[in-house]
Amino acid sequence: MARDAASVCNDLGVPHYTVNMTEEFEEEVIVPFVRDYASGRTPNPCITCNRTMKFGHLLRKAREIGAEYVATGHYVRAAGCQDDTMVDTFVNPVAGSGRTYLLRGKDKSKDQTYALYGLTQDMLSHSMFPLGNLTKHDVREMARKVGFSTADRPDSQEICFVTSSGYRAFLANRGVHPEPGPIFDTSGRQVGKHSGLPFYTVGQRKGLGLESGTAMYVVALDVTRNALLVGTREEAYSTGCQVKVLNLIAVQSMDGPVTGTCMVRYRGKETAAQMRPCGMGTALGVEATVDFQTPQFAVTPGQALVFYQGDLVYGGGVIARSSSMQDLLPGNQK
RNA sequence: UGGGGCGUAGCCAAGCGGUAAGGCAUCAGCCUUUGGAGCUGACAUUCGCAGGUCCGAAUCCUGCCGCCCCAG
Repeated sequence: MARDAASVCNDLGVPHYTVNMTEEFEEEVIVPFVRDYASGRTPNPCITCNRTMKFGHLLRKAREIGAEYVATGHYVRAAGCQDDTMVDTFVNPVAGSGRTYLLRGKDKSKDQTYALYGLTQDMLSHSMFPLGNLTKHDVREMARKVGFSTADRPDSQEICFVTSSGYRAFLANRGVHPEPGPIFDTSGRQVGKHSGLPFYTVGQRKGLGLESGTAMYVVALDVTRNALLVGTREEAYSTGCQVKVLNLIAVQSMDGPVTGTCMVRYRGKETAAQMRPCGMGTALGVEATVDFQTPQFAVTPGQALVFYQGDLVYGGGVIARSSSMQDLLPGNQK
């Protein structure tokens, strides 16, 4: 990776710096990642990394060397408002005089706004997304033409800091040694045993090893009983959820219910929804409640809910609990 | 031990004389800047065991073993 970057910078005649942020990464990405899993949630470390590393520490470093913006290869667009029209801040950086918006990238299949919903106004107004108006295909084409060594580097990767042995092994190495416990179906019958709650996630199907005539999915993790709750695919759908640590991008504050669409997971399909703010003093620090127009599969605590209005990212937050869990986890989630 | 039923892959299960459906689970690949999901492919030389009938049986007959149900 670092090699590739250096090589491309060299081709471009751009100075290349290396800064060591392993300490920060450990504290701000990995530690919370492990803590979340250990508490029965399913975190998305990429979202944390974007907010703390790429647009946090990296932007800070950039400013130290006199750079005003950070440019990344995310497939998203940022825009400022001039008069009444939005102006792409990459095309016209000075446009960000008022609020800076985050919009889906042109390549909808590659859109990464979900992973950037946590950025602040300061971060967004000092970011450039040159790939926002291109498709992945275009980008590779351009890279090939210019002769970048990275032109054909494969897309995929899993959690960057987790090896091929998988996140479960990673957690174990990090001292997560949970107690095995029972697996219950939605009628309360014990149907099996689990090897430790952190090793499962809502919506999971594989690895349960249940002897059932039909496919079973994890419906919820019951931390207080150290039990895994499973059900049929239908039983894993939710009509809504509660969201905390809300980060609003399109507006300063949410005064009432808003309508739009939302996504409940990275690369998920969006669904029409309504989001309304919760008053003060809500349990769990819940800040908003979202109702889906059509039930969503495997709405998972710890994952992000990102709310959209058209291509615009309205804001997002962390899923605290889904509606279907209300019945299954009688008031226990602390 | 009088009557009835059933034993097909780890689990569920079709087939009832013509040469082993399907589903779950499992494994592999694809997909993918999170976890999952999804998609594709693989997966019983063999039908509780032993004989017999037949050109041919998981399917018919006999015996044995193991379960279940109803009566005593």
